[in-house]
Amino acid sequence: MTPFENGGKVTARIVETLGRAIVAGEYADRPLPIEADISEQFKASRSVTREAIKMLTAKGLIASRPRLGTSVAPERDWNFLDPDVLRWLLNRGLSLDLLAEFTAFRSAIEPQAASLAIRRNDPAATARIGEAAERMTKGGMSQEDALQADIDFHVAILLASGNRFMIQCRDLVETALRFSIRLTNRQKGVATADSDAHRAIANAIAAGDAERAVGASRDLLNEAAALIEQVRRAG
Amino acid sequence: MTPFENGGKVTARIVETLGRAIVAGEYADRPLPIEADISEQFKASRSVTREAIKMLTAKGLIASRPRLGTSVAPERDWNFLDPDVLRWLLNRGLSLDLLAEFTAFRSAIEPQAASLAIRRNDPAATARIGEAAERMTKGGMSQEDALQADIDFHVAILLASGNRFMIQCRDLVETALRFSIRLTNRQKGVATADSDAHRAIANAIAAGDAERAVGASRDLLNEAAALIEQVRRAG
DNA sequence: ATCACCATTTATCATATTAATACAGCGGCG
DNA sequence: CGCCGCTGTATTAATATGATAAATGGTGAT
Repeated sequence: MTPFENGGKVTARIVETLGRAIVAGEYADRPLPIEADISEQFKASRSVTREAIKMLTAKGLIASRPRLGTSVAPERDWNFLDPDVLRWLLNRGLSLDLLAEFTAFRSAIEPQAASLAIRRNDPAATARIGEAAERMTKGGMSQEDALQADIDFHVAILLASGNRFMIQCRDLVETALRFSIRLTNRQKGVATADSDAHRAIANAIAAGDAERAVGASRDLLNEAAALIEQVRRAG
Repeated sequence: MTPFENGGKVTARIVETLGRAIVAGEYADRPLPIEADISEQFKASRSVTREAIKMLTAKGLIASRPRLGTSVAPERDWNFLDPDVLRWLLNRGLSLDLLAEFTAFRSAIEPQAASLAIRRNDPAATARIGEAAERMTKGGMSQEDALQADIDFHVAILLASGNRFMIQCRDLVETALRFSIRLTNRQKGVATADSDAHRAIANAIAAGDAERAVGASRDLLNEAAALIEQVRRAG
């Protein structure tokens, strides 16, 4: 449990429902209902509705003006890198396109993070990368545990970079990986090759070999991109 | 002007003021005032105060619980990649550390974006990159115009990538560059070297030479990082 | 030590008033 | 006649106010 739970129950529900609907394009060509109607729809008071709307506004999804009502903002204003927004985005249909784009984004981030991690040379952080890789290699784990180890591995690299912007991508990577596993976990034989690739990255970082770490990281992500492409073609 | 202006006047003011203060660490070790006191401080009703608080919550800066009041969330929960949050972060003191970190982040993104732009090969987008580079080279511009051309150049690369996550970094890059210029615009002689470097990137992209584009982009950012480091040492 | 109660603070509700502004209608003027 | 600017009005978000509910840490009785 996190020490703090955010947003009341009702407000959170409205944010979640409206956020999903907006991202799914349900209001792409028409304004949202007026505050009074939203309130009625959710059986909530206008205050709560407004607070939910303000949260969505803060995430760049919508904008309101008196007399015009509330409507979705142009997609370029959305906070794609907000964890909630990303989650809604990935859940709209099975958006392979978006997952592919995010993988390309990770292809930029992770190798650089690995490189920075080596320059920083924090033994504890490096150890955590190796530990997660170890955990992936070990057999006899539940699928859930394996996924968690995978996530921990990638997050550990971001953390080791010491760069707050990269660390910020933690939630995004977690969300994307958790989503991505549904596509790739059926591909047999992939698992072992994958854990080898992870270990190669961990070894390179432990050895302080930046060039090799960057290469290995890039390879892993190219592999992931190829897998997504394969699934996409399969339909 | 943007077609939609967000957030009412009073709410926006509270968000801005509180956001700045929170990010500046003013409430790092103590809880925020309770809603009633904040309302009084800003001469606003509790409704707007709560709406402002909800917006800050949506940006990950704070969390509220009955009986405990509202307090700042651990820094790892902040949405560093939210344009507002980044702006507040850069404005707290002259945070050279953070600017350096963001430059490292850009070092990951921009070369990859350039590479993707080449793969996508959108002539119009490529042309816009070249046009901005051209604009930087041309002499006799106000400092403001030169800065705008610089921003346009980097944004054009992100846009040309076609990757929505990279495009999302548009506002971040703009904010950081606008901030960064204050540090570097005194360094004479830098301007022309800089515009040459920009043109080199534009040429490489126009020529479809990914390797050269990546290298040139990386060089430019290393140069920027070195400048920041230099300023940092100068104090 | 346990449990019932209390105080505090956010969460929610309900209603009223104010401010911003698109739009239609009117009147003037070429 | 047709265009332009003004003005009034209706709509909707923005703000205000005050009341009640729910959550929960703390306190004191047993």
